[in-house]
Amino acid sequence: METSRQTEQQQAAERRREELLRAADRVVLREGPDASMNAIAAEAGITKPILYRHFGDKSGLYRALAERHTDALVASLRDALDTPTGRRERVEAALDTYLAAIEARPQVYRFLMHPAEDSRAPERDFEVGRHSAPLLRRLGEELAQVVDERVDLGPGGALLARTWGHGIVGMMHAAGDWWLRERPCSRAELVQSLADLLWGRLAAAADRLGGPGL
Amino acid sequence: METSRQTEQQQAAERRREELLRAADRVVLREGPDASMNAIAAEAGITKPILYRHFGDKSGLYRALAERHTDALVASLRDALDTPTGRRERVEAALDTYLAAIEARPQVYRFLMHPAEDSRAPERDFEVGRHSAPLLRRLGEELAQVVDERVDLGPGGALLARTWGHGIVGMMHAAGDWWLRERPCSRAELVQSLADLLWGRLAAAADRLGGPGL
DNA sequence: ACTGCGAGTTACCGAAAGTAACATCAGTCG
DNA sequence: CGACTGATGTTACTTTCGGTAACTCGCAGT
Repeated sequence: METSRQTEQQQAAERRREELLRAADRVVLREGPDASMNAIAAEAGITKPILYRHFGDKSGLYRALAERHTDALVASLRDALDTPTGRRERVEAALDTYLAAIEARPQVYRFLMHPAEDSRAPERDFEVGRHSAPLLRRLGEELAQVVDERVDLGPGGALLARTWGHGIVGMMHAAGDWWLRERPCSRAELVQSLADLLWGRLAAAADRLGGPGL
Repeated sequence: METSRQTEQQQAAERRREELLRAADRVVLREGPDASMNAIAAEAGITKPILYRHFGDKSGLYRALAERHTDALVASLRDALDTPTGRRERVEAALDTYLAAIEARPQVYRFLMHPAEDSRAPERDFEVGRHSAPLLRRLGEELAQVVDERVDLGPGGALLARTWGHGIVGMMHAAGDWWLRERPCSRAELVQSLADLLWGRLAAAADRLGGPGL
């Protein structure tokens, strides 16, 4: 019975891989995204070449690691966007979900934002533009899809939805990053402020007296 | 006359520093943000230790380099925001200025977004949060200041302005990054889409038929 | 001529990614 | 039983790069 043995081995490799990822997770949580391959291997109780056999190179490992966390975050964001309430409430719920996640585990969040993909891709025409974190791209695309599914934006709506998806995610990211560093207000207040921005309060506000407004 | 000699030498050092920065600029433009110190030194016609004498370490050099470009970008953004027209026109002008800049010199832009500041700060409590590019922080603060100066946001307006400053810059950044990678539309169209987002068009849009809207 | 100082060099260290070559132990087939 | 295969693991190496120590050289000022 060779096929069953083959699958057995594949399953074993899969489990091993999971275990290695969990070890890597621990190290990244403890030492930050600049953890060395040696450190990760040591945490897993093995040595470097095995990591390389499983993940190819450091980007491979990090990609696999990021995928797990990203999937989890995307899932909770989808939940937030799926609650049957008004649009504003859902946007607020999504913002709050994201912010709660980065607040709860800032190291993971920082790791996910790391480009960290020097990716062996020498054919790239000087890799213009490809530098934003995979997490941001993924979230942007996900949000774009949700917007396009549920909001009627007329002709050209699909493109508009994608633009907004990436834009809103970027807004959330940058504001969240700033908020996490300076903690200038509560999470709820930040959520309100950002939702207000998306709801056009900047456009509606009055100019300051004494000069032309922004 | 010892003081004059001292200033002469300081001026000479300053010029040297400028020249080194220009060389570094060329290398970064040619090889991307991962250029080695050796390469930069070679381009400047000298060797590594001199770079270290002038800039301390790699982060120091990169910080100095980033400052130049950031200053330039901030200046043109301020110009765009200072044209005496309506608020929407100014926002569009600022967006277009930023996008034109990253379109014209994507390598520089990519370099500026690089965290690249391992900064000798071991006292940090695990450097939570401090990971966004200095350029983004700076732009966020600048925009916050402009908004707070010119728009009347009522009580708590200063905090709101800062939140929005960082949020809008993040939106611009993420959308610009995506646009640069995929080029899904013209620059003008992107500007319009983003301005529409800021003007509350998401909030105003109708739900899609057949289900609850976002 | 002597001294001190700043610019510059060579030659090195240490850390980290990635790899080659070897060792070991399982089960498979003659 | 004994050789073959393949996965798992190791040690020890190479390369690259940031950073530094120690030395040299030229030049102003006394």
